[in-house]
Amino acid sequence: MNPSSNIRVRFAPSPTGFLHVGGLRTALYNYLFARKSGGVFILRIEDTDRTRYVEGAIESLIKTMEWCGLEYDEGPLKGGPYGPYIQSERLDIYKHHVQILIDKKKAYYCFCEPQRIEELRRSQEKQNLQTKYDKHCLHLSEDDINIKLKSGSKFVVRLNVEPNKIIVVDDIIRGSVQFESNLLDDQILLKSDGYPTYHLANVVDDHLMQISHVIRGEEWLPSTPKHVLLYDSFGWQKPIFAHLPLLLNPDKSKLSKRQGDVAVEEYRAKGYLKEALINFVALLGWNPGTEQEYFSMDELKKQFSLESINKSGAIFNVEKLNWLNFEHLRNKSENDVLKLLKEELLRSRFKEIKLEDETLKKIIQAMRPRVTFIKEFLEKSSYFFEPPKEYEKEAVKKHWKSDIPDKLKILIEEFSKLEQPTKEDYETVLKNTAQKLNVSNGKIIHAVRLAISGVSGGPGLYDIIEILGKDETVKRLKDAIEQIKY
RNA sequence: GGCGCUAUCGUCUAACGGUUUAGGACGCCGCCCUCUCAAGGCGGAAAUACGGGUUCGAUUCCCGUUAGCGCUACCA
Repeated sequence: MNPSSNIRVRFAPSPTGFLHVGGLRTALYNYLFARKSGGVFILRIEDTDRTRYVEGAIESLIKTMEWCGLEYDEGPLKGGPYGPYIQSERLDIYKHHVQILIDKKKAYYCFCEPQRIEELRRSQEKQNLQTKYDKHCLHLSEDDINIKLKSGSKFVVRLNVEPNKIIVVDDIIRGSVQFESNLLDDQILLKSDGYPTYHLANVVDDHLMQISHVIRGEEWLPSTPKHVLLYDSFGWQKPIFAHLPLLLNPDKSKLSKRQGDVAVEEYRAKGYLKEALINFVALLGWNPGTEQEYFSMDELKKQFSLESINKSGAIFNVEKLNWLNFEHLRNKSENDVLKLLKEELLRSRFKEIKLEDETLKKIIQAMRPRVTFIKEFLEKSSYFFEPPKEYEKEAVKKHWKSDIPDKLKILIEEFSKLEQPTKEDYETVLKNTAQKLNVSNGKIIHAVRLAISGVSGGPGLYDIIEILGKDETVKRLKDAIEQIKY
C-alpha cells in the first residue's frame, strides 16, 4: 500500500441478505481502484433500517467477500482509525451533525403525522402535481418547536431544500448532470426512531471517513443532488462520484431475484470458481480497451481504471460466465484441481472411494478439456469411480453387434496375459487382436469403450483403460458380455 | 405523470470524425483433426434504433423522436 496516496474508497452494503452479484461488482470496482492506486478500501455496513435487518447478514457478507478475495483495509471486525464501521453504532455522530444543520437552518424539525403526509400526497397526485413535502413545519416558531419537543412529540428532521437552484453533479462516468432544486423533496434525514436515513448517514460517514471517491450503482444518481446539497450545507468538500451502470436481467430490468440467481453464494454453491466470477463481473461494464478477456485478479488490479467504465447497463449472461469458468479451471495447476476434486469427492456419493493421487491426476488430465465445473469430473466420468450401472441404449444399438462378445473374449484373453502393461501395450494388443480378427480397430474400440464406461463419449480409450487398470478393465469386459443384450 | 440515465451483432464489447468491406469474445452453424465426446485449428451467419442537422466526411459531435431502464419511501 502506498501511504502517500489519498485515495480512500468504500463498499457500503446494507445487511439485508446475501451478497448480490451487482454488489460484488461494486465492491470489486472499489477494491480494484484502491489497489491500482495504492489507496484504502473500506467496508462499511449501512444498517440504518431496522425493519430490513437480517440476522447473520454481516457475517455472511464478510465471509463471501473473503472467499472472493476482496480483502478490506478498514471495516467491521478489523477496525481502523475512523470507526465504528457499522452505522447503527454511530447514532450520536448523526444526531450531532443533524443539530449542526438545524442550527444553520439547512434542516428543520417536522412533526407532521403520517396521515397528513399521506393526504398531502394523495391530493397532489389527484392534481397531477409532483408529490413532495409542503414545508409545513418549516414555519413553526422556536417556541412551538420547543413545546412539542418537551412534550415528547414524535418528529423527523428534514433537509431544507432551497428553491430555484440548479444543482450540478459531476460524475466521472456520466459527466456533468444537472438537477433543479424545485424538483427535490425535503428529504427526511433523521427518522422518528432516531436512526438516520441513507442520505444523511452516507454523506456524514463518507466525509468523516475521508472517502475520496464514491463508486456506487447508477440507482443512486437521482439522489446525488441531495447529497451534494448536504455536503454544501456542511461546508464540506465533495468526493468524486462515479455511478456504475446497472447489472440487468435478460429482460433488461435491474438484476433481481426471480429471474435467476443473484447471490454470490448461489454461484459458489453451483461450483463456479471465484476467479471466473470475478473475471466475468469485472467485464460487465469495464474493459481495458484491448482484446484481452481472460484476467487474473492481479491483472485486473494492474489494468483497471474508472475512466474506461461503460455507461450502459449490462445483461448478466451466464453462458460467458460458464466459458470463463472452463478457462479458469483449465489454467489451474494440476495440484490445485486435485485439491478441489478431492473436496468434491468427499461431498459426493463416492466419498468412500480411495484412489491414489496419481490416478486422480490422470483423471484430471483426461477430463480437463471436457469439464466446465469440478463436479463434472464425477458426473461426466463416473465410470472412473464405479462400474457402469447401465449401458447407453443408442450406443449399444450402434456398436454392440452380435459378433462382439466372441471377439471381446479373445481380447480379454490377450489383455490377461499382459504384465504391468503400459498404455501403449493395451493399444498394441488391441490393434493386433483386431487385425487377427479381421475387423477395424474402431469396431473393437467402440465396443470396449461402451463395455467399460457404459457411455459412448469421453477421453481416449487407452487413457481410460490405463486409469482403470488391467484387472478392472477385464472384469468390466466380462460383466458387459454377460449383461448387454442385443 | 415528473426527473434522470442509456442506445453498435442474440449477449458482453472495440472504434475516442477519415486507417472500416464496423474489429474481438461468448453462444450458434460448417469444415479439418479424430476410436468417440470434448479440446484445438480454420471458416460462416449476425449490429451502428429512427429522423434531422454540423462537416469535404459521421458509429463517433448537436437537436428531436422512439424505446429501455432507474429514481420519485420515516428502503437502501
